[in-house]
Amino acid sequence: MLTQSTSLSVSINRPTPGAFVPSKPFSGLAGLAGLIATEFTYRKDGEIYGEDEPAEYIYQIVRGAVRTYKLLSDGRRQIGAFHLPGDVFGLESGTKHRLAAEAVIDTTVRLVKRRSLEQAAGTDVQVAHKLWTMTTDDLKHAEEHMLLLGRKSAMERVATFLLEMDRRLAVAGMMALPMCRRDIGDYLGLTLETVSRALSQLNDEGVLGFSGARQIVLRNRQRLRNMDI
Amino acid sequence: MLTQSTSLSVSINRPTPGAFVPSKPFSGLAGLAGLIATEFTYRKDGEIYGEDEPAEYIYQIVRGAVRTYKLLSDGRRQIGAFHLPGDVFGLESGTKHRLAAEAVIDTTVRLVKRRSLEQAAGTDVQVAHKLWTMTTDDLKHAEEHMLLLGRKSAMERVATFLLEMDRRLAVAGMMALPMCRRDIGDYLGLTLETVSRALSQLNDEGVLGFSGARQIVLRNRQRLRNMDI
DNA sequence: CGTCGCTTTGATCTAAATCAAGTTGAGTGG
DNA sequence: CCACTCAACTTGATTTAGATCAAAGCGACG
Repeated sequence: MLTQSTSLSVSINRPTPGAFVPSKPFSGLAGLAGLIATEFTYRKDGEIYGEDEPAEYIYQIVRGAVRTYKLLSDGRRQIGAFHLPGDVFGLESGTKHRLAAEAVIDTTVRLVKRRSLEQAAGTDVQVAHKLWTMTTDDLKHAEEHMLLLGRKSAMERVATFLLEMDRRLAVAGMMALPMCRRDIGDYLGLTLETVSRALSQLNDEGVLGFSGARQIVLRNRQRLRNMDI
Repeated sequence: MLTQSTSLSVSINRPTPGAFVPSKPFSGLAGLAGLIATEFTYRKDGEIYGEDEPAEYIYQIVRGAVRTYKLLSDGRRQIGAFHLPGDVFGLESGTKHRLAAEAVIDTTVRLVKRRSLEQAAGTDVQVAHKLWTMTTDDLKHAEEHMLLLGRKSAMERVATFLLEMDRRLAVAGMMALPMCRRDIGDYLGLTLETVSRALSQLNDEGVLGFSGARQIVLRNRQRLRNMDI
């Protein structure tokens, strides 16, 4: 189960570096720089960092899921991305986090100090290049998401979401969504009711099947792709 | 006038490298790498590159304005950004452009070969770092724009747009918008009519003044900032 | 000085939001 | 193990912001 902590990890809602057990080097940057990663577990809905907080660490998800988001002053929220096992988040070239991050479910991350990574990038062009391509990947996602938010209908947004999650977390044709309908709505620029109605309609049409609200199997990916375009 | 070409530039809608006169090094990367930039002019609405085209060059605007955008199959368009004099666009770590680019008005750019810049980044960590921070700046803009597209009202979007353009192109308190209402709508995820109505309302309320549809002076920035949040 | 593209403004429509109950089901404690 | 509880989800009714459809203005340019 995703919500279980390892025996090595401590589960409080803020890292207190020094108290943790060193772990494997950051994969993806592994071998490029001999960086020490610390493992840490956040509880469901725990804050990992806030918007405009100093960016002290860079994170990679071991298990669980994270949402990064921005808020308007009245509480309206836009989730920029969901991060899943293997994903890196919190990478900044400036000194502050531009989005806040929270654990969607109990989540274990590896963290490395931003300064040590930047230092490695300052002497090793391979590390520098890797940082750049990771940022480019995030930018690509954001550009596609702007198209979704600015120009797609509710059904098209949900279809895009399902295909994205299917690609990223389906095992044996089935996906277990870690996030609630409100999270999905705040990611897609919709209300939770609109998300629910779209999913129900897709279920009625046989495009997908449910086994529990968050266990979804896609039965007709091509139909979804046609909606997606 | 922005629509005038320099005597050194050729004004056709595609660069045919080899026929051009070398120019100054790319500013922002100036001195970091001795890269040769070529100057080129595109006519209003000229295509600079298409989506998914090979990314052969990186561009910096000398004068004019550029829109970068994505299209859906039925022609719906989302403009990701407007690029103004001094701005760099078309920077990719992959081999393809992820958005298309067009000149909003007659536009002169300096271009450098992507490969030579990548080569410079491969030996010079300062160049590599500059590429990274330029990409991070784009990502920051995209993240803020996702919040706008997903969660702001029409009036809030227009207020944000006006403050952005005021910051980027106001001279002596006055801004000369290079783009039409449709472009603004496709940037803000609205129709051109909704943009027009919002601007008229702000004019009626005395928040801004027009001298021609695209010559705008902001009379109450604070009111706009309060809408913006 | 006529034309054509851009902009404004008005009337109407509609997709999605909002408001409002129910329903379900996972987790908790008896 | 079962019943209870509460958050999450679904579904229905109604409202509304913005889209769409339509028709004038206007202004820059040939």
